[in-house]
Amino acid sequence: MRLSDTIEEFIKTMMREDQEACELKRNELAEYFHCAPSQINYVLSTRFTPDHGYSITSQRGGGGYVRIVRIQASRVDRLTYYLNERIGDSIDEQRALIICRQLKEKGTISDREAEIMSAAVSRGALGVPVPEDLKNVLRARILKSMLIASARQRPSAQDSGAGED
Amino acid sequence: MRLSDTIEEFIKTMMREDQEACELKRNELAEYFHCAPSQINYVLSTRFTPDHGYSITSQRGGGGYVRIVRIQASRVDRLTYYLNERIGDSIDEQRALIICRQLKEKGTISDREAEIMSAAVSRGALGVPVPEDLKNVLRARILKSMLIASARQRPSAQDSGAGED
DNA sequence: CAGTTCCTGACTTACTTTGACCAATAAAAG
DNA sequence: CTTTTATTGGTCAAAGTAAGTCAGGAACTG
Repeated sequence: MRLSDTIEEFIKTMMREDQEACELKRNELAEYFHCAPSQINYVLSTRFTPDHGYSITSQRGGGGYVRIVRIQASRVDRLTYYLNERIGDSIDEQRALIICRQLKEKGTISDREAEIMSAAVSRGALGVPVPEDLKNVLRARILKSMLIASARQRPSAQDSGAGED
Repeated sequence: MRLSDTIEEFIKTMMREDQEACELKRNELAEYFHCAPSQINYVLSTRFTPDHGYSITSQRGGGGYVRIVRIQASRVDRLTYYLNERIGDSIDEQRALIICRQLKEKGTISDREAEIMSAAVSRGALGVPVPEDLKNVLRARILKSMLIASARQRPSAQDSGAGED
């Protein structure tokens, strides 16, 4: 297993104990995992971004820290946010896939639905001779279209109902 | 016996042990068989396609892997039929929507999944300035990609541990 | 020997890990 | 109170790791 994944797991375990936020010392954590401190930043910037539903604040100097806060939002807010802010008129494959994964983790869509949506916007599906820019426009349209469709359909595969609107 | 056949056998033996999926390191396997890494891709792309009842996912970079997932035998024939006979390289909106509806009626996919798939191949989603022919090629690719993804997942017997966060 | 299938290598893309240098803050010194 | 100095964390680019693609030559089949 990759170090980054291990660290991600570790942090998520910390979050689980303290439901909405957790604080860590970058250098301590790096030492604990025998890695460069910047590795922690890598993990944070690839797995704990706002796109992933987290917000980071930090403080340097003596007694510094990194605080990770989980962002909570109602279903409606989330949909609006996804549609307008995160997807917009164009989106690349990577971002689109992150959105699918995140919706799954939130329980908004099921595992299967996440796989289906990911498949629809994947490189594989759009591997057709059109310029990359246009592909990204297509991705945005397809993804938004699917999200709206799924929102219209209400109850997904038993969806936990955790912290909803 | 050709090398490809040997590698195919080897992978199938791995699959036999772990019934539904197996993971391998492309480079390791290539070294084990004293061949070019791309040979592994050749084997995968000629013998582990959806038509053969398999679906592949992979990850590059450090700690990368190739995962081979077996598609349930009971679904392979139907999937092959849909992929090759019903969809092919190009399909218009109407036919695509009919397929989604039929899959739903047969219980192969859920109502929500049908709506999502329909949305992905609808006129609305693909309303972008490209010739109609190309749109139909795109529809075919997207729809097939989604079908393969849905076949890969464990039976609709709802999604296990979506409990996450 | 024509057509297909097999195999390879050069090139490309994607993801991870590290290290050198930078910036902010608090504590200590002047 | 101002100036160091020590203590953190941040950034970014380069190196490392691993898989994908594709064109073309080799080997096999009929």
